[in-house]
Amino acid sequence: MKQLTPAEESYLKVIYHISEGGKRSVSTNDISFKMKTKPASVSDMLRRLGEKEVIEYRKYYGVNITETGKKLALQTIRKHRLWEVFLVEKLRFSWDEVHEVADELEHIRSKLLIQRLDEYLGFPKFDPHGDPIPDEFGDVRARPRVALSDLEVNTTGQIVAVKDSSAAFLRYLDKVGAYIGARIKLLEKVEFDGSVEILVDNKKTIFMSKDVAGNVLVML
Amino acid sequence: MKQLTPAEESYLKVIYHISEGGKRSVSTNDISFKMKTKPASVSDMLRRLGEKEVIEYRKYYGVNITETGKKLALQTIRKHRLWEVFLVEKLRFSWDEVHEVADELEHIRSKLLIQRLDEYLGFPKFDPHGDPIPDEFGDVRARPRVALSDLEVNTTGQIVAVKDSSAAFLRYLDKVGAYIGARIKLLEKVEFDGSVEILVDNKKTIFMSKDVAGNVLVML
DNA sequence: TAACTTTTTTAGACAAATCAAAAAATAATT
DNA sequence: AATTATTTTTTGATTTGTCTAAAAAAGTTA
Repeated sequence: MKQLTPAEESYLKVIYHISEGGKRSVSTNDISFKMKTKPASVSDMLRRLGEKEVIEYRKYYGVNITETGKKLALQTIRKHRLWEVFLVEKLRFSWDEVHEVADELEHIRSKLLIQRLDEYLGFPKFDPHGDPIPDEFGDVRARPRVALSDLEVNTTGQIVAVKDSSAAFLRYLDKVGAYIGARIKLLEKVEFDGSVEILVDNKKTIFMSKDVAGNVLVML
Repeated sequence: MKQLTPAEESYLKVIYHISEGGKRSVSTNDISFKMKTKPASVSDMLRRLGEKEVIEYRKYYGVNITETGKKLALQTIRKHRLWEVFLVEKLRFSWDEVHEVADELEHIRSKLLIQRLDEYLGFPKFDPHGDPIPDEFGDVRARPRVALSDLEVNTTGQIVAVKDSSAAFLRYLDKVGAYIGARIKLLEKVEFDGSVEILVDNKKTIFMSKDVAGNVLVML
């Protein structure tokens, strides 16, 4: 099985993420949007990825990732998330500063490097956004999660991840004090606009729009 | 001033290293040898580097690095050596395992990353081979050095660097116990073949061929 | 100096990754 | 169903980095 180029790895990762997001078949436009490249470039790349048999590509009907492709994508995701842990825990990067750099670091090809990095970081199971880090075989220990907006009134939980991890969103969360790991309780849900009132760490009460709450994942 | 691509950075680094090695003008063949590419590819790259004004390129007469080029090369070298320190000190890599990986890591472009890495490593001044790490302005604090083979009998010194840092050479040094930082004393010099007998850390006596001793640098 | 050797460059090709513009296929709407 | 709109692919170009084979320049030697 041939190796993937860095660009191919990036595309495959994006395809994996989109297809995990519930949709069955991933469209060219979706990929183009996430990759910030033109649809024409995507078509070209899909042909190549199809030839390497990491995706199943039927023209005009989008793509499905193969088992091989999934394995490879998870390897890249593993590397990406380990580097994120490194950047945040060791180099004091903030949540929203890690993405770009990790996108570059994830393509460094050295098995030993990743093994040692993993060990050095104490075999972390989650990245700074709370997303799980696949093991070297691509297995993920997933925890059950629910969007904060779907929580019932008076239930408690712990913030474990965010869906939207854009810089602006992460900054906003940090500002209001809703960090990963925070124990929260849903105090009230406003029917009118779907916004919520939550208690953070039994100390602070904060309000969140439905939009924001929908992007915060909670473990019960 | 335009940015350099990773490949351009690598070529420039090699050109810098060769031109520091005493020679005035760097030849296409020298570069081709170090880069493991064909002379034709080198000619092509030299044209591009010339256009970006990081080297002065006169066809058929080799190249000289410009001041701008020197600055850029030193930045790459700084990154390379910082990563080497990281790999050896934090991830327990051995001397001879760091090169390839550092050659990839050195191209990651993030100023913050390098600043923080530097800080995290405690602002090291030398890499694991004893070579000095340029500061962020490209300044190097160089120490006076001499090849072990040029040392006078009965003088003492400290091993601070190696010229040849090939995997085989580094392994050999490690094996005989001549590590970077070792305090040594030259006990005897054999006129016949130029080999030397040295005392390491006042404990162990070892022999070295002229060839090996010529590649070990000592600070008096 | 003339002939030979070595080094370097040029010319032409190719793969990867991108784009813009045009064409084709699919989807939506009247 | 026919037309319109959207999505996707194709075509042709460009840049980067590499190669082989051929040509040109420089260096060496008889």
